[in-house]
Parts: sequence; structure tokens; C-alpha cells
Amino acid sequence: MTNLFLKKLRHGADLTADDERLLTASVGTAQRLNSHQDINVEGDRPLALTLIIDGWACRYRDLPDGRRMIIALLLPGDLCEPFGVLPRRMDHSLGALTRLTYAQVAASTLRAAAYQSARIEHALWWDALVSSAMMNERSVSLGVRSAVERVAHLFCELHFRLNMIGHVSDGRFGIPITQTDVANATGMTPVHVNRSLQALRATGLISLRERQLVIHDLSGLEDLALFDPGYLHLKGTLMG
Amino acid sequence: MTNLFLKKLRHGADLTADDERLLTASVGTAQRLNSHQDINVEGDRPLALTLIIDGWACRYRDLPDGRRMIIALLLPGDLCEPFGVLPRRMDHSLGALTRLTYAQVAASTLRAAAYQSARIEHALWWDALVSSAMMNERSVSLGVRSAVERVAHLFCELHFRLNMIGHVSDGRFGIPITQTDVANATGMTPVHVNRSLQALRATGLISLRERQLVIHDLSGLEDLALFDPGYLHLKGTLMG
DNA sequence: CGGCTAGTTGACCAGCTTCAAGTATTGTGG
DNA sequence: CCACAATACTTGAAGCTGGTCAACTAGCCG
Repeated sequence: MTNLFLKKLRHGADLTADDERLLTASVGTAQRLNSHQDINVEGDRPLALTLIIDGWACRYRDLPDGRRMIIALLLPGDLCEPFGVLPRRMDHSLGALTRLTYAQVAASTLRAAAYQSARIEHALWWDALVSSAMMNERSVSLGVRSAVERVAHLFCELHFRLNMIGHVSDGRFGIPITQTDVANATGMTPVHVNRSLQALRATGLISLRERQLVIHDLSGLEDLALFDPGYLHLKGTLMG
Repeated sequence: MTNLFLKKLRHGADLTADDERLLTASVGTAQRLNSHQDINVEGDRPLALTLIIDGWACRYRDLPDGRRMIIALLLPGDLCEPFGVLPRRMDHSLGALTRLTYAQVAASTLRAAAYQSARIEHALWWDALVSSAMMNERSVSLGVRSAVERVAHLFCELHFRLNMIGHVSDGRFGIPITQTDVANATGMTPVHVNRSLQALRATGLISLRERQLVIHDLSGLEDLALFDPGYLHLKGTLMG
């Protein structure tokens, strides 16, 4: 269970049992947090990378006048930053959206693991590539997609990401965050998220009740969202 | 002149003459392109990383219905992707916005240089960190900043990035791209970019004529844009 | 000179925000 | 286990930001 991280990385490279032991040994002890608590805040000097073990978190930024943007949603198995490096000063914050279990990982330890095993190096770079591609696609959403498209796109992306770690069954998965969180992540107001959700439900492509999302027609939803899963590089599609 | 790349990397680490020779040797021969030509298009299997030598380029994505989003602006000295890895398939395109000189760099060569010199490794990771921070800040712009704020923020960022490579003198620098390009990069329409530019000029903080931008009051512009230069990690602010 | 691209302006419109109020749902202390 | 508060969700009405459409101007190059 600690290692949805491994489960995800297996999509990026064929890790051996040794590789997996090495990675497991790099991860610190689990820590817990309630929702709305922060792991790092802007301005901190972080001591290690953070690995999400259970629950959802986000990287976010607050502007001086109170506006908040969620830069990225972090799911179990996600590393909060690229593996190679720690900034001297956080330029954004890292906070829990739900009750959260996480662990710290030293960047130097991960780099050392990458030196030791080309497969680990490959897997970690694959993970960094996918994270960066998700940031790209988020810009596209925020820049040119409409409100309904953005929400639909988010659901498609969550479907694929959660599926990688076995958290989707039969097109159904939990979305344990509030509509206000979705609003902060999509650059919309909570009110308009609500209305967009209703519009999406009205298409018949999804159901959403009590924070359980059911995708009835994935390819229909993908079409609506202009979603192309290529950016998630799902088959260890990497070379150097 | 080839090496605005080095000039930029010096902001991330103290490179020795040997380091710089090694990096210079990694870079392929210069190639030229006219504006609106592409280096890679979505779906390509890229053979190497691309380094911008002269002129401006962008990473962009076209949606099936014709909408275009510029994901990132690339300036002289910029590497188009994180250094460690090449995707098997491009999930976005890379194109010239002006006449362009660029060169290819093998990802494996760069990784090898990083193995050989901790300073090079440090500098390359610093570069990757800054690129990723710029993507974060772009999401913030697109998500919560108004039109005028977005344009102002873009100008602030360009000021700092171009300043790193010595392309700013006295608050003045060239912006060799069209208002339509700015629109595609900020998620706005060309018409509204035009009006926002007029609004910005009316504040007296900037002048913009014949694609020469003059920032009369940088800190005033930063305040207007809610710009905090911290994310550019300007002083080799990195640890592992 | 003519054709193309870039920039500018005006009028109108739509998508999304804002504000406000009301209904569920969840959590908490007695 | 209930009462109550707090949080999350939903709905309506009005307004603003930015989009759309269309036309016109200015510069550039063959």
C-alpha cells in the first residue's frame, strides 16, 4: 500500500525487484495531516521531496489580494516536484485537500538511486516528463478550453491517472475534494463549476453523486473535452 | 554568441571553463528556420533536444477545431524540454515565431555531461526548475489574472529572462512577435490584447512602439501584474 | 501599384462572475 | 442521539470582462 508510487512508476519502466526495494528504502516514514493543512508554504526552505501516499493534495499559490490558484492536483503515488532537485525557497505552497498520508524523500537519495539503476533513472524521468506534460495540458485548458470542457478534461485526466494506480473500477472513482477546490484548479468560480457540472450531467456522459464520479461514455467525454491521452505517455514511451 | 545558453546557466551554478567547454561541445551545429516553420510537430518522434540560439520560438498545441495555445515562449539560450529525457512522441509542437537559429543537443550527451560535472548537473537542474516554475506561474496567470495583469506579467517575466542573457538595456527590449502570438500565449483574443496594451500604455508604466518595449517603472508594473520574481530563482538558489 | 499581414477601432453579444439567498449535508458538543 | 453550527451545494438575477464580427488603416514587399 505504501507503494502506489511503484505501481505508477511501473508504467514508465520495467523495474526489477531490486529496483523496487531501492526505491522503497528511499522513502521516509509516513506522516499524517488533516485537510487544509500545509506541508510546505511559499517561502519555506524545503528539506525533502514529498510523496503522497494516501489522500489528495495540491500545489497552489495565493496572490496578495486573496485569489488562489491550484497549480496541480496530487494523487496517491505522486511526487510533488521533479525528482532531481530542491529549490532553496518554495515558490508555491503544498497543501492537503483531504486527510492525507505522505512521506518525505531526499532528492539526493533519489538521484543516487537513479545513478545505481538505469531503469530507476528511466522511470523517474518518465514521471517528470508526464508531470510536465500535465502542466502543459493544464495551460491549454486554462487558455483555450471553455468551462465545461475544462471540467470534462479534468475528469478525463483524473480517470487515467487514478486508473494507473488502480483507483478506478468500471469507470467509477471518488473525487474527494470540494467544488470550490475544482474551481481553484480550473480557474473558475465555485458557482460556475456547479453549473458546468450540471451541464455535464445533462449530457448523460457522467454521473456525479456524493463525490463518486461515474463515466458512462469515456470516449464521448474525451471528445467533448478535446482530450488526447497521448500526453500521459502511458506505455513507458521514453527514450534518451 | 552561440552561448547565451552558458550565460543563462551561469545564473544557476558556477561553471568552470572545463564545464563550459564540455557543454559547448554537446551542442550540434546551428540550423536556420523562417518564422512560422516548425522544428517538431505533435506526433513526431524527436531525435534530440533543441536549443534556441537566436530568435524566439514557442511550444504550442493546436486543438482539432483550430484553437491554438502557445504553451511556452522560448528565448535565445533556452532548452525546449527538460534536459534528461526525450519523449517517444511529441505531445505538442515546437515552432519558430521569428527567424530562428537553433541547434540540436542529444539528451544522452547532456546527461553524460551532468554525470561528469556536479556543477553542470546543478546548472541543468536549476534550468529545469526555473522552466517548471514558469509553467506554474503561467497557470496562475491563466487561471486568476485579468487580461491586463496577464500581459503585464508576461512583460515582467520577459524582462527578467532577457536580462539574464543581456538582452535588456535600460528597461528596454525588443518583442519580435505579433500581438496574435501574445494572444495565443495569454489565452486572449488578438483584439483584446490590443486593447489591453493600450490600457497598459495609458498607465504610463510602459511604452511599446515598433515592437520595442520600454518599462518606465518596473516595480509599478510588477505590482500591477502581481509579479513576484522569486520563481525565477535568480541567484543559483538550489540545493539537493 | 496591389496584395498581404499587423495593428486598430466600434458595436454587439455571450460566458462567466458577482452577489445574495436558500437547501443539503456534515461535524460537534451537550 | 439530538440540536445547532459550519461547510458544501444549489439556484436566481444582474452585470462585467472579454469575445465576436466587421471594417478600416498602416506598413511591407514583390
